[in-house]
Amino acid sequence: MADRDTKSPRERYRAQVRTEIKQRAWEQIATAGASALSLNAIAKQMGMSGPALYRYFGGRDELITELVRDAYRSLADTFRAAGEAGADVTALAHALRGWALSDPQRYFLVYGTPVPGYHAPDDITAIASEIMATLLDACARLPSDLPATAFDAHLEGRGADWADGRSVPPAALRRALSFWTRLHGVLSLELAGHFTGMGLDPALLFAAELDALAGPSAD
Amino acid sequence: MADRDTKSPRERYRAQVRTEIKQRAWEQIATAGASALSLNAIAKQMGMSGPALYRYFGGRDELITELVRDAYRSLADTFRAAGEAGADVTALAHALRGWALSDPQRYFLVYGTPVPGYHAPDDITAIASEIMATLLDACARLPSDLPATAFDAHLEGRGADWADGRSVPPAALRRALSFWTRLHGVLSLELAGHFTGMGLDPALLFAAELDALAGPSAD
DNA sequence: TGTACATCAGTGAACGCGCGTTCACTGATGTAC
DNA sequence: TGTACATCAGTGAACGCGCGTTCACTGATGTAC
Repeated sequence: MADRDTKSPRERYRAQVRTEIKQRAWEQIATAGASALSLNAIAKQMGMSGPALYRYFGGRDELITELVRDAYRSLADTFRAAGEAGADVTALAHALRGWALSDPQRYFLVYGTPVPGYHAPDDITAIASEIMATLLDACARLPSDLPATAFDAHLEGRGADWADGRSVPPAALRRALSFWTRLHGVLSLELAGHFTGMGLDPALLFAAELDALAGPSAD
Repeated sequence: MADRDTKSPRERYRAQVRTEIKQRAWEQIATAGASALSLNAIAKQMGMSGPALYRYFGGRDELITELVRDAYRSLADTFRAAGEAGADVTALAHALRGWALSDPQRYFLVYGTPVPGYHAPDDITAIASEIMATLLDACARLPSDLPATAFDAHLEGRGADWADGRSVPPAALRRALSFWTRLHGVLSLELAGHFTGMGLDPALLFAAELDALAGPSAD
């Protein structure tokens, strides 16, 4: 907002159009999945002709990469906000769930089926690390009354990559990994509709798994 | 094998070509994902022209549906075989992991990101139930020394759909759901490559989560 | 304030591609008498 | 065993489509003097 004035009208207009392009792209992804994203279709929706989009994005791949980046960024911000406020893993869990439900295809763009060829740029994996770091911080703040397991030996010393080089107690790392994989397990199956027709409330299943994670004698 | 003789040469040939088409389709899916599957490309690979495939499949959608069906069927068979032999949830877990690792894209065809429009035919969801039933059976055979949780109340009476109408103890159902969601969580993240660069052995993480599930004071 | 110039958003035509799918047809394989 | 017919796998041409992307161009907006 502070630099709004420093931008020329042209720059503002550019930013605005770029935003609308991405918005339409998200709508399209929500409708038919990421692989069906089409530049021409977006242009048509916006009332302009295909080649015009090349003023704003280098091409289809660049647009998709930016959408992926935005998705990671959005989750990282949501996570950080929840982490700073309550600093509780439960808060993180509910933030994650809310974020996932608000746009399933965006969630899948981050954690879903990978395109075999594609490899994310470094800055995106950096954001992924940021997300893990937030989670690790919250886990490190929990009382580490977990009994040691055989897995701890393997975890010893690992995870320093995400936590800005700080050493991480294996118990916290283990909890973070369980948090991540278990909640992703419930969420991805829920979003994919695998619970429909089972007469089961995914929210309760999610809560049950979360209880097992955050409870005092967890694991 | 018994009915090999009853089939005419033409029928055998048909079956053979159908099999090769599917095989090429799987190769293509493994290379570029399911959304990139192309009938013409398959035909070209087989040295025949595009329209020839319509002798064997009604069209692209029919082929994909059959691939999905085969994937479910394959997992159900693998699961059933593991369940009949050892009848142990650990055996099921390792069968699942082996099956997933042997063909990641096939795993994702079953449990991966859904195509927004697509809805699986009834016979496929029936196979999905069969898979769950095998898992439930194994869980029901475990000692049910789990402490009751608030989630049990919601589970009471549910799950009869999969278990041929038999009533299922909530503890077994709960364990089956945790088994499914937790292992899927680890597996899908592993197959998607989310652990690479973390210096972490997914096999050990999988084993750790499995221990938490099958251990005596699990949860 | 007005004029000359530069910047840049957007257009329309075009290229080449691959897709799914249909259709009329050829030619080989199997069947019935 | 031989002939007449039916079945059916596969071809080649064609249709219509939408895609990403390039290119030369128009016209409006901003900038410099």
